[in-house]
Amino acid sequence: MAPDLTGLDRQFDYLVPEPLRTRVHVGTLVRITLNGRRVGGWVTSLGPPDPARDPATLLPINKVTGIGPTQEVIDLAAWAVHRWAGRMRAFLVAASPPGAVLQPPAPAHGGPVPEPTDARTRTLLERGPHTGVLRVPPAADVVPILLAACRLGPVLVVVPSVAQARLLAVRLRRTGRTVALLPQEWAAAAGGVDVVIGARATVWAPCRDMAAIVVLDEHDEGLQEERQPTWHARDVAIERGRRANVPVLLVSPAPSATAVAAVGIDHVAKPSVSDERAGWPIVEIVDRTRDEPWQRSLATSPLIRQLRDHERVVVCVINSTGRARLLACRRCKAIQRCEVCEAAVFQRDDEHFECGRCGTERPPVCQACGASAFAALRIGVSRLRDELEAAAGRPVVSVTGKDSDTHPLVEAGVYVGTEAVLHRIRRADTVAFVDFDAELLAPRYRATEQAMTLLTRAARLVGGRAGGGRILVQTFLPKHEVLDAVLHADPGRLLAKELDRRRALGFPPAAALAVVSGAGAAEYAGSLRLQGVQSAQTLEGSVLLRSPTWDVLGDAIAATPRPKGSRLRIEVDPPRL
DNA sequence: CGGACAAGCTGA
DNA sequence: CAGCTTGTCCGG
Repeated sequence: MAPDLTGLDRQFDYLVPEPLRTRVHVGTLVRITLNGRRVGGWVTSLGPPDPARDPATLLPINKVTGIGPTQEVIDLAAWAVHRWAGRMRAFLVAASPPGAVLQPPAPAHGGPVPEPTDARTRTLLERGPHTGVLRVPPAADVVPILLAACRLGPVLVVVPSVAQARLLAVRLRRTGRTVALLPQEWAAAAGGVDVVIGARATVWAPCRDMAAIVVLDEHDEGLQEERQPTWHARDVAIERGRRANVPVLLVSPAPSATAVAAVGIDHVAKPSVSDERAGWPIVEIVDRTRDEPWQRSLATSPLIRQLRDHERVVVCVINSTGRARLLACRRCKAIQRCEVCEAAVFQRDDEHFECGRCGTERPPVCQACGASAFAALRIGVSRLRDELEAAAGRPVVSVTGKDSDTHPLVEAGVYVGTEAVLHRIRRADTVAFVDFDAELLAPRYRATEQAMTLLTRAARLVGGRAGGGRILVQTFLPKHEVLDAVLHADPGRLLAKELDRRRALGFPPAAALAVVSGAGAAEYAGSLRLQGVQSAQTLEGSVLLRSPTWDVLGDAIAATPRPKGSRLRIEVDPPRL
C-alpha cells in the first residue's frame, strides 16, 4: 500500500479486515493509520504477509474510500516511476478519481459507429496493435478519425487541452457515442463508455475494455506535465498501448521526432499532397535581408499591406513583452544594464527600466551619460502595438499571457501579442510572425519543432488557403527548413534532417537526457558515471546526464542511492533545455 | 508529509 | 537552564 503523502515514497504492509475483503483490490483507495496519523493511500499489491515480519505489528486498513486505478494502470505507474525518476504518488494521483467513487456505473454504449469514418485511420488500425503516426492537415476535422478508432471498441483519447476535450466530447455525443469527459466523469469511464476523452492526465484514466488509444496533436507541449515528474502523455500512451496490446494512434499535422522515431520514419501515414496543400494556408516569407532598406523596422511593407486591409483580422506575434527587451542610449550608445547585477534591463509598459534577473528598477535615464532617449534594439509587445496602430490606421489590441485570465478580450481587427495570442483568438485571416528568428534560433534543442508548432497553431487560426488563410513570416533566414516545410505544406521535410541532427548531437529521441540540480548534484552524477551514464556540467551547478536509452538512464538512477539528506532534483527529459 | 526528539542558540 | 528554533529520522 502506498500512502498519499507527497514526501514519502515508500510502500507499507497492512492487514485487510475480513468484512472489507470483497471491496479491496489492487488500486483501491483506502484510509490507514501511519505513524499515528490517519492518511489516505492506494493498495498496490495483495498477498500473504511478509514472513520476515511479525504479524502482530501489522495494522488493519481503517476503511475503504472508493475504487481507484486498475492493476494495469498501477503497473504502468510503476513503469513511469522508473522512466521519469518520479515518485509513485504523482502518477497514482493522476490515475485516481477527483472524488470518492464507491462503485462504477453500468456500462453504457451507443449503437453502431456512424459514417464518415476516416479511411487512412482504418487502414492504419487494421495493421493490429502497433503504434502508428497519422499526419493530418492542420485544418482537418479529427472526428472521423476518432470514429474510425471507435469501430474497434472503447477508445481512450488524449488531447493537449481541456477546452479541446470538451469541444470534441460534445461533437462525439452528437454522433451517438457515449463519452466520459475526464476528470469529472472518471466513474463513467471506469464503468464503460465508447470514448474516454480529456487532457494529458486522461492517459492514466480507466477505460473499460479499451480497444485503442488516440493521442491528438501529439506534437503539442501541453501533453507534457510541467511539474515534476515531467511525464509526457504521448510516451505513456505508447507504453500503455503496448502493455494492453491495443493500437496507439499518434495524430498531428507536424509529428514530433519522438513519435516518428517510435514508428520509423517510413511508417508515417501521410495525407495526399493535394489534401495537405489545401489544409495549410498561404505562407508568405518576408526576407528581411533583402526586402527592406530600413531593415530594422518590424513593420515591413508586406505586413503593413495586411494591416491596412480592413476586411482582414490580423494577429501579430512577437515573443517579448513590455516596451523593449534591449535598449541602447541614443547619445552614448551604451547598452542599458542593471546597476546591481549588470544584466541587460528591459523597459516596462510604464517606461521604467527593470532588470529581468534581480528585479531592480530605475527611471529611464542612461547610467553612462544621463541622457533619456533610447533606441529599442529588441522591441516588445506594447511598443510594437503603438507602431502597428500608427501604420494600420485602425485600433490594435495587445494580448499577453499575463492578462489572459483576467481581462475579457476586446474585439478588434488587429491583435498584437506573445504566442499566447494564438490561444486566445479563435479566428483570423492573417497571422504575422513579426520576428520569427527568435523562435528559429532559440537555444533549445527542440527549437525547430517548437517553431513548427507555432506555425501549426497559426495555420489552424487562419484555415486553409482556399478560405484565404495567410501566414506572414518575417525572418533573416528565409531558407530555414521549417519555413521550407510550411511553404511546401510538407512537414515531413523536416524530419529526416531533424532526426539526423538529434543523433549527431545526442538529443532525444536518439539519447536519453536528465538534468540533476541542487546540492550534491556533481557528486551524484559522479556515481552515475559508473553505470554508463555520461555527464556534463551545465550552468549554476546543475549537471546534464546523457545515456543511450531511457531504460539505461532509469536503471542507473534507480540503482544509485541519493546522497543522504540531499535535496536533489532530477528532471528526466526536461521540457525546457 | 509531519510528528518526535535531539541538538543548538539566546537571554537572564 | 527554560524556551525556542532548526535539523534529522522514520513510519507497517
